Amino acid sequence: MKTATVDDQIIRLLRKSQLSITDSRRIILEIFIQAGNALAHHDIESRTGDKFDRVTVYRTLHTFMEKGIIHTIPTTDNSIKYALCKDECAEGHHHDNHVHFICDHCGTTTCIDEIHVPAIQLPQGYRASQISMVVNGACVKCK
Amino acid sequence: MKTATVDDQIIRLLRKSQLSITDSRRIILEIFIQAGNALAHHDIESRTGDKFDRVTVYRTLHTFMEKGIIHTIPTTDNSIKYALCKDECAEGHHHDNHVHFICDHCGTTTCIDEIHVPAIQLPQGYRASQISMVVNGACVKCK
DNA sequence: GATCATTTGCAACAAAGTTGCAAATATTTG
DNA sequence: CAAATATTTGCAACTTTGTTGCAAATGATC
Repeated sequence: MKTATVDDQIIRLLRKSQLSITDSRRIILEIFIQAGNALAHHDIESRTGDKFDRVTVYRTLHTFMEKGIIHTIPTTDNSIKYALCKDECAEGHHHDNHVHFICDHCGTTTCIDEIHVPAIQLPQGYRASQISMVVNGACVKCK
Repeated sequence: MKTATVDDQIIRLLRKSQLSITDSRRIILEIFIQAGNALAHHDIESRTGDKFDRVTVYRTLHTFMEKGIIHTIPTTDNSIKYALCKDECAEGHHHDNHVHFICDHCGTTTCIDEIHVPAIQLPQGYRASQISMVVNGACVKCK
C-alpha cells in the first residue's frame, strides 16, 4: 500500500528527530508532504479542521522548527510560511540555501531547490549568517 | 533652521504623492527619516505614543505603501518592516532592488543600497516580477 | 500492563489588524 | 478669507493571530 509507505517515512522522520509519534504530528507532516509547497499556520488549520486545537498546531510547528524538520520563508504579508526541509537540515541549524517563489496570483509558495542563492559581497563590518532570496511573480499554473 | 528643511522635504514628498498634509503623515514620515532604517508598525506606535490612534498608524502606512513612499521588507518573525523608498519608486510599483540586512542581535533592519540583488535564472514557466534578498547576521554595531 | 514522561485540549488572555461611522481637519472655490 | 466639499481621524466593536498555565489524555518504557 502506498499510504503505508508515506506513513513509514513519517514515523522514521519523527524517530530520527527524537519526537514521540502522535496523531497531530503524523497528520501535519502528511499535510506538508501532500501539499508539496509551503504552508502558513492558517493553511494547516483549515486542512485539519477541528481535529486538533489551534494551540496544538502552533506547538507542533514550533517543535518541527526546533528539530529542523521545517523551515520558514520570509513574506511581506504578515504570514510566516513553513516548508519541509531537505535531509541536510541539522537540529536548530537550517541550510535552506535555495530560492523561494511566491505566486502573486494564487499565493502558492514553493521552494525552488534547483536554484541556489548566489553569493554576495557585504560592506565592511557586516557578518552574514543566513541569506534568503524570495522571488515574487507568476507561477507555472498562473502564467 | 534645520527642522524647517526636513519639514519642507516632507511636505514636498506628500504633495508629489498627491496626499493631503496632515499631522500624522508628517510625523510618521519624520520618524522614518530620523530612524534611517526599517521600522515595524509596532516601532512607529511606540515612537508616536498616544499622539495618534492605532488605526491611524495602520492607515497611514497603507497609504504610504500605495503611493510608493515606503516598501516592505520580508521577515520570518511575523512583523512586516517598512522602509523609505528611494525616489525611483513609482506609485504602486516598487524598485527596491537592493539587499536588506537584519541584525539577529539588535533587530535593526537596514537597506544596503550599495548592493544590488544579483540576477538569477528561474526554471521554465516562472515569471518574476520582484526579487528580494534578505541577509541575517551581525550588523556593524553588534559584530 | 503499570509507571513515568510527554503531549494535548481547554480556558483565559494579549497582541495585531480591520471596518463603519460620526466628528474633525484639510483643501478648494467663490 | 470664509463657506462648501473632500479627506482624514478617532472611537467602538470586532476578528484573527499567537501565548501561557494547568489538568486530562496519550505515548514510551520497563
